[in-house]
Amino acid sequence: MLTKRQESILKMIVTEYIKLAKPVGSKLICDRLNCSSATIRNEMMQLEDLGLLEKTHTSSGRVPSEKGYRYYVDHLMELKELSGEEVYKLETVFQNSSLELSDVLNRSLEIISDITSYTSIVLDAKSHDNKLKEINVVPVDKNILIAIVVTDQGVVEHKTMEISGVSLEEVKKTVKLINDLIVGTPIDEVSAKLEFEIKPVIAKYVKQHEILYNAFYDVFTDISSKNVNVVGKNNILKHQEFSNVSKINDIFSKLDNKEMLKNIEEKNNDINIYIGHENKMDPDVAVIKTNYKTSKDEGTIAIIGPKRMDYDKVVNLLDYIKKQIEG
Amino acid sequence: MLTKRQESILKMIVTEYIKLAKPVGSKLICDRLNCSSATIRNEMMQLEDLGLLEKTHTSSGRVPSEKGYRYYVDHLMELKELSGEEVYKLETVFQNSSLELSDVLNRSLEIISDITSYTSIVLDAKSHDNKLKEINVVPVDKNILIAIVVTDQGVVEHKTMEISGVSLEEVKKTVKLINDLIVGTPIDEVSAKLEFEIKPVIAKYVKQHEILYNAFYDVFTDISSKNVNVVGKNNILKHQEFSNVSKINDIFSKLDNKEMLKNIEEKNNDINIYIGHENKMDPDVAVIKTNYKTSKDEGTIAIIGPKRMDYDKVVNLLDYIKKQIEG
DNA sequence: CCTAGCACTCTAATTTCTCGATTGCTAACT
DNA sequence: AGTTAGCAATCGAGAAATTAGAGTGCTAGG
Repeated sequence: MLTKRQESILKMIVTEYIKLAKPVGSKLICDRLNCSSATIRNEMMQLEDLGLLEKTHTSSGRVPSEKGYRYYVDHLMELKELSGEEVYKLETVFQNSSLELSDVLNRSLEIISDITSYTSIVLDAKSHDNKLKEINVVPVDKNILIAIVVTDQGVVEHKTMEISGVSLEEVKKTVKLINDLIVGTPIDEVSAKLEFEIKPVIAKYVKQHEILYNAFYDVFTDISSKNVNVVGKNNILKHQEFSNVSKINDIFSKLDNKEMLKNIEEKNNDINIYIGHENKMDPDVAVIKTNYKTSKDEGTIAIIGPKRMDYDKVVNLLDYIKKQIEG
Repeated sequence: MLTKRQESILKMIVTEYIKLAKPVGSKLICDRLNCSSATIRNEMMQLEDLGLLEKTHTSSGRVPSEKGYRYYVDHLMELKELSGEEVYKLETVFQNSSLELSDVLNRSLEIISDITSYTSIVLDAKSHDNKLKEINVVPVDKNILIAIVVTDQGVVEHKTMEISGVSLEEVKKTVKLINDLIVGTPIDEVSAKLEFEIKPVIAKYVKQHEILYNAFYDVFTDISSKNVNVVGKNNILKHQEFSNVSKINDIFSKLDNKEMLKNIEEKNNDINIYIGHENKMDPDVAVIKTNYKTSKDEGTIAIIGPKRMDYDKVVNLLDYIKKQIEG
């Protein structure tokens, strides 16, 4: 258990290091607390023994360890109000009623990336509530058809298919069949229904039913898949901890790996912080994530920055956004 | 006018510098030509006077100047066959008949970026031949409609619109009207037709015709706009000339500026090379571009790398791709 | 428990030194 | 006239030495 004084020393070191990116010495702290640098040094030694601080070399100032940051975010960080300017910038997005939720998220995280110089990820998982509204097939060339699927949340996906030997009549019949049987079905149940209810019936009517069936199957799969977007990737370049090109390459490659990013959801609804080795991204970064959920949609937003990240601000910003979109 | 020997010296310096990225000295060259280093030095001095070579400092080897590269690509470069492996990799893409052209382009440029470690841009301008095939409106919620537009080339775009006080009847009527009047119209003429033929008519039938009109107008604009894609951006990081973070940031920002990239088309159908200050990207890069044109589609592909770029190989690769897609 | 004082440590920046590559020039050679 | 050997001069890159300063740990005394 830390004493009050140890806590305030740790807090100062963390905030100061976040601000200036230079190891913090005892002198800077004894100026602010009312005691001598020797006293601070003794305390710092204890904090180092506890694994909360580190030195870069024998006679440098102290730097927070991963554990130190952890202690800071768990116990010492205090949530401040956002500045008027920040709120103002974000409000313009939330008050623009003509935007879809995914646009609102992307824009607001662009703003956050801008304000903070960190990188954001929006994982926009289409809601389970998405229900099939209508399917349509448009013939565009001799043997080429386009299957279009619309859901009641306004999601539209399409896929081109090539068929031959199937008359337009038959196709129309199939479309009508699907529309009659599965409109209103939640998207993630459509595949099963397609397989067990539609497929057997199509088989009777249409010769090349496999092609039609597969095309629609693909479209439904696309719709129920997640959508991931990385915002402000170049901000990585702004931080001195990432001045090494191979490190940058590493992180960029990971940010480009959409499949990996699709697994960032959280179990809980809090704002979760993963510092250094606690995340799978990179030992030198910190990731702050939270889920959001509205009646229509749900997903995850995450901010990625150096471990020496302005945790307070990012948590505040994410909290603000979460509250806004969850209403 | 350069002598034969001067040309072969220049050629050696360029190819050697492209290969090793180190200033080329007279010794390396006199080993290959049958003369002494002093002779080479005299020649190099003349090439320097002509502005074709440069020194990094008084007693370093020579490096090609921009003008030197230019002379090389204009007069000295010879086009070699692609290696079997390269052709094989690319063939798998071109022979996959189920891919749309834009996918073929993106995949083949991914392969090229992979082979060369350079970055590619695909500017996929939708063809003027794109004709309106069908429009459709799907109501998804009380006052929310989705407008869907399909062209005869299989392009599908959609837009959500919010209307109130317009009955579904009226909407259907409008859709039928548009379908009847402008199906078959080339996409880039649709907007005009919409304005002068449809709008006046809609105005009579439908109260809130502006909203409907605008939604469709937006969709048509989206369809006729160009699509730009950057492939292998991280390859920038692999070249020693871009080891400076602020330079990287600079180039990345430009590669992210889609609007700027949309203006990369060429006037002619050749493969065009822009070295250093000849391009608008960055004085340290070279850009190699060419247009492609098929019956259905046209656009531009470009490769971006350091000035010290393997011009031969890139030109060969672009040429190969161009020939493949133009059939 | 706190603090002043001091020797010690280590970095970062600056300077000096050396090595080797390469040049330009000159004078001699073919 | 073109080519070459020889040589002093130039410069960068890297190693080693130097210095200044910031910060530490420890000790002894308040």
